[in-house]
Amino acid sequence: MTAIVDVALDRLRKQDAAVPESGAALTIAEMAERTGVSVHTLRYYERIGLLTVARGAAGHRVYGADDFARVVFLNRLRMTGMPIRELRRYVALVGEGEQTVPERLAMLIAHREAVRAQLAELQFALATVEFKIAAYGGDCAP
Amino acid sequence: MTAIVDVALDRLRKQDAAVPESGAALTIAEMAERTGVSVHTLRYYERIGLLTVARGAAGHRVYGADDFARVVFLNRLRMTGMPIRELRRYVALVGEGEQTVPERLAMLIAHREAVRAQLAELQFALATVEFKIAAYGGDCAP
DNA sequence: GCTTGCGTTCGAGTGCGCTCGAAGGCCTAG
DNA sequence: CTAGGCCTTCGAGCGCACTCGAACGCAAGC
Repeated sequence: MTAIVDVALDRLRKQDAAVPESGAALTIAEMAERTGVSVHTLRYYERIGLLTVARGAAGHRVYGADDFARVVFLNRLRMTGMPIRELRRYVALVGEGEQTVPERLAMLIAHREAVRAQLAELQFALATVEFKIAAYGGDCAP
Repeated sequence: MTAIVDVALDRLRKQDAAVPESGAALTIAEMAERTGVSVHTLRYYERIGLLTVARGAAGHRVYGADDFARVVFLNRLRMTGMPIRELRRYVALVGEGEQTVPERLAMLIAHREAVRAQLAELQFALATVEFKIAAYGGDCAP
């Protein structure tokens, strides 16, 4: 449990520290390293249409700063529980051009509400855990 | 997304309103109704050892107030992302008696930290979503 | 020239947490 | 007496999001 969260936090730290200068070209391994998203998952995301990545010399993927930004954004949405299905829809809308901005906005606003509700729920359940801890007499929080 | 959360919130409202008086006996259907946990899932939880339910006349499950409390508690832990595996461990400890209280406490405290981290992460990602909404110019929050 | 190491594709496998279907038992109402 | 409805068990199936294995390609270094 803690390990999972630590992985997520590590990822955030990495992403902050690893924004590539625009114009930079990254290999898949470098992207994995900088975004904290595995090589396997990067390829998977591409397969299902979340990413469209340019190819270089030997057919190898070449990621740009924009790809980095997208992966990080997708990752944030995933962190908040947006299902892959919706990510695909969002990306499809981006692909359709500026006229889909209102719909994208609507998606994000709906999602924001969902995340807020999720936060409320989590805080509520946390209270139950804290109550139980208190009931066991262990209120030795750091 | 929103639907999922609404389901969860409905469940919480239900659980609050549906605490049985102690001594009450509930059928599986009533438990499902009151806890918001499906009949299928209640049986599943029993199968994997999270619950031990008494049987009545025709071999039917008979749930008491304590079972209700446990289901609600398990449900809260699930809401915070505790995996089934750990629920089983916790329940096993409960079954072993009072001397396992320290270990249970340790589990809960570790879990509390995980939930707090999860909250922080969620808030962080929410900020990203809000930033994006602002970038799209849609700051028409309710 | 041959190993090392990175990359490629494709399809299949994994783990989780349910969710469901089939086949049948018991009880009550019409 | 029979139909409906709720219950039982068991094993299988599902949706999600990865995750991995197999088989192969290219390019640099010893």
